[in-house]
Amino acid sequence: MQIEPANFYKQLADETRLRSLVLMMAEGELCVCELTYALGVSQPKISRHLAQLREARLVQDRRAGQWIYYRVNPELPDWARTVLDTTMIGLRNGKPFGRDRDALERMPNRPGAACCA
Amino acid sequence: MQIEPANFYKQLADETRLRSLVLMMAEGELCVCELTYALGVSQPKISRHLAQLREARLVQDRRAGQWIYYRVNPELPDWARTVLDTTMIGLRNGKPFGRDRDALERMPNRPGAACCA
DNA sequence: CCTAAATATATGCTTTACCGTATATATGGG
DNA sequence: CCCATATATACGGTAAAGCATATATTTAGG
Repeated sequence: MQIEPANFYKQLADETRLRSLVLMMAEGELCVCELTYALGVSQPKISRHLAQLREARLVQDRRAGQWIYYRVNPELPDWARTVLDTTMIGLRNGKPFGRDRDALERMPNRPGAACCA
Repeated sequence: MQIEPANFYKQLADETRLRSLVLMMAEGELCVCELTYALGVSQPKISRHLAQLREARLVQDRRAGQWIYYRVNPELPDWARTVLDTTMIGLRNGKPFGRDRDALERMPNRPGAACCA
């Protein structure tokens, strides 16, 4: 796939996007409202950052009813996927990332993916 | 070491800094004039980017006579070093990076490190 | 149709990043 | 001391990133 390395890293250079990517790497697909809840940021803010990640081809989205699920693009070049793996594994229990995962677990009325597989 | 992940990635998000880091990962220590020559950019531009990398603790510098050598910080956290390794290996033969290495090889009057170990 | 929920986009603003050019600082050698 | 080389910093300008708030779009359900 055609990915400019510097642009790839620019996507990881924002805290909101990085937290979203780490959470998606750890959890698989997540919808916008799950990300909004887990990170505790406003809906338009998440939405803009996800759109940016999509334009940069770091994530793909899929509509399911009222929800839109985002996931890390499975067709990333090897080096990029390894970078994301390494980042997720190295940081998932650290400062903001672990807390994000905990918040997600405690989300009330969490849609589809979690309950009715 | 204390490194903010998003800030770490911000350093990789600029093409000049990324090329410099990849070249340092591949070659070890490099002085400012080598980087200037290899990348074909102006001296103040390289110098400012190296200062930024130093402030972010991604690189260390060492004075040797008139030259100042920069190298990737050997005390980076594991995840960060792995990311740099992966990046170097995955990209070193690609578009701008391979050419940078070639240019460095052909540099005339290349100082110290290369000749009189 | 009409409403509510989920998501996306537009607008206006503030801050930050990057650049080119010019100048300063440090070092080594006569 | 003086000069040349290597490197760093200062300055002024332009462009881009990020945000909050408001509004539009899509979908599900009655």
